[in-house]
Amino acid sequence: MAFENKFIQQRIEKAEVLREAGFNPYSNNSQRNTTVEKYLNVNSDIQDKEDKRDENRHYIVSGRIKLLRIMGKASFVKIEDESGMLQIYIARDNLPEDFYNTIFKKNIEVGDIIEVSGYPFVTGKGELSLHANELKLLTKAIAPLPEKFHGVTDKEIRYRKRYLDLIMNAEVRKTFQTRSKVISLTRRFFEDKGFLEVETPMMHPIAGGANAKPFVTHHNALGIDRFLRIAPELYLKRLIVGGFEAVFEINRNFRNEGMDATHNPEFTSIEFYWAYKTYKDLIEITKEYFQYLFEHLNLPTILPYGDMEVNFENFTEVPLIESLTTIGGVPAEMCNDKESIVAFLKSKNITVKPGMNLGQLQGELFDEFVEEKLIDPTFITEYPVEISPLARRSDENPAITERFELFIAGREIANAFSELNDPIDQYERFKGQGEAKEAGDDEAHEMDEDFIDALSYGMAPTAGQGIGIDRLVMLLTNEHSIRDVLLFPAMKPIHNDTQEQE
RNA sequence: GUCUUGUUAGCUCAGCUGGUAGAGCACGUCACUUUUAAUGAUGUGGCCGAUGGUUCGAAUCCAUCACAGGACACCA
Repeated sequence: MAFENKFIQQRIEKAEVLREAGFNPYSNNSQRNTTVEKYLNVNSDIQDKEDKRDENRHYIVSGRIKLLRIMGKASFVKIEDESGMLQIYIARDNLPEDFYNTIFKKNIEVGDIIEVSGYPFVTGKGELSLHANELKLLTKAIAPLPEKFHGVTDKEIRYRKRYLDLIMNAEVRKTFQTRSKVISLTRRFFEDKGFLEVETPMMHPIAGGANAKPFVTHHNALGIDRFLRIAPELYLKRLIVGGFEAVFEINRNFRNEGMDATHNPEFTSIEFYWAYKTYKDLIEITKEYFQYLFEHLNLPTILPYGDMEVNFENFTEVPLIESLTTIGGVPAEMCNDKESIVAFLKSKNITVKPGMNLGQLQGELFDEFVEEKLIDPTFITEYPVEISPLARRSDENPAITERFELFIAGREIANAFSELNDPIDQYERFKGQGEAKEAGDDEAHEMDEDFIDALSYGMAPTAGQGIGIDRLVMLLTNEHSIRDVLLFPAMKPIHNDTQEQE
């Protein structure tokens, strides 16, 4: 089925004609000596010259043909490389005899990758171009490109054939360049602060560090199942036990859950752990981190996101319980009583699972009435202990933890806390999670005895934080689907040939 | 997982209350030596997502399935 399409057939024939004429349709002896961007910069002075040209300069540029305008004995070709688009002027009489008519006009077309040498000049309409005196095909594209004006807009094609999306949509390339910069800047920021970048296992015997369903895989030699990690947290903390005082890991996590605009089965996060610090220090470093990103990405501090405007100079801190009333509009007297909350939620037509404890209900209120209203960056602090199984209790109030989540544009961006380092308390909380699991909560934490063992040797007081990189990039690039910031988002197979094994 | 909207030429899209499938771009042929989505002429191109059903007749109506988008639920 591969090459049956008639357009592809036609182009294969052209490649054959070229081969027979002595032109390799997949030549690899590129002589390129400049990029489009450099060419346009270096030769911008041509605009000011009297005859608008300099035949003494000589450049070789390469790129994919995006537009082709043949006008009899002369043609204009727009080629594109990673750095930009350049117009090439090709006249019959400047090329070898017959090359223009029999090779160029008949067998080279939009989508092909060519190399052109010539000199800079400015056209009558004022566009700095390249006057070709040699043209060589580097790569024949046998598949035709999508339509030149509308390009490819079908999201399914764009995600499944990202290469085509990248060829056709320059702004998509830009989004991924920004993503790359964000990751690189993040790495540099933490390195400069003295953090050590580490790699911890992707395959875990116990999927811990978060509440989520894992993917399961199998180790043949050992004959045991492994879980793709849902979070690196418990391993990073083992490193703090071991004596590293500041570590971070930027890497993938895998969660076997639903997919939508903000969830992909594999996603990237940074987690960092900092000994002898508390969540208060994390608030400060987070603000600094954002400032650093904005500065190096040259972003305005008031950033549009959809129809919102996010002011990145306006970071605030609000305790969770307080936010329920001041931001969510929940009557204050309701917030600390289970029955009242259940009644309140019911009155708003929100169904609550039976048996939820006070902390879970408060979390429910927050999700329902507060989260989407947090546009400017807001640190929500003082989370109930019941929904924070790995966070340290507040010394003043053991019902709450030294934790915050950072919300921006109505979405959670970071989760952070002073780490629980009391092995007995951690053990009890794992046990509590185990009971929740028995009761049907299949995302509750597993007991990790090795981790308890590690804590038993003593982990210095530590603060740790996770930031979702994908969502951060979405925020910074004004994209509204996680698929638009992932080069190859997860998609179902088109053909039903991956039959599930029962 | 639920609801909802899509799926027609390589791409972007029309196609009314059922009557043998349309445009633009691309492609072929011709003309054209400074164009800008070049232009003019002309031609090729389709199992109308898949399978069933209703009907004399289905791209169109109905059902099921597949894939996608959006919303909701859960989570990051």
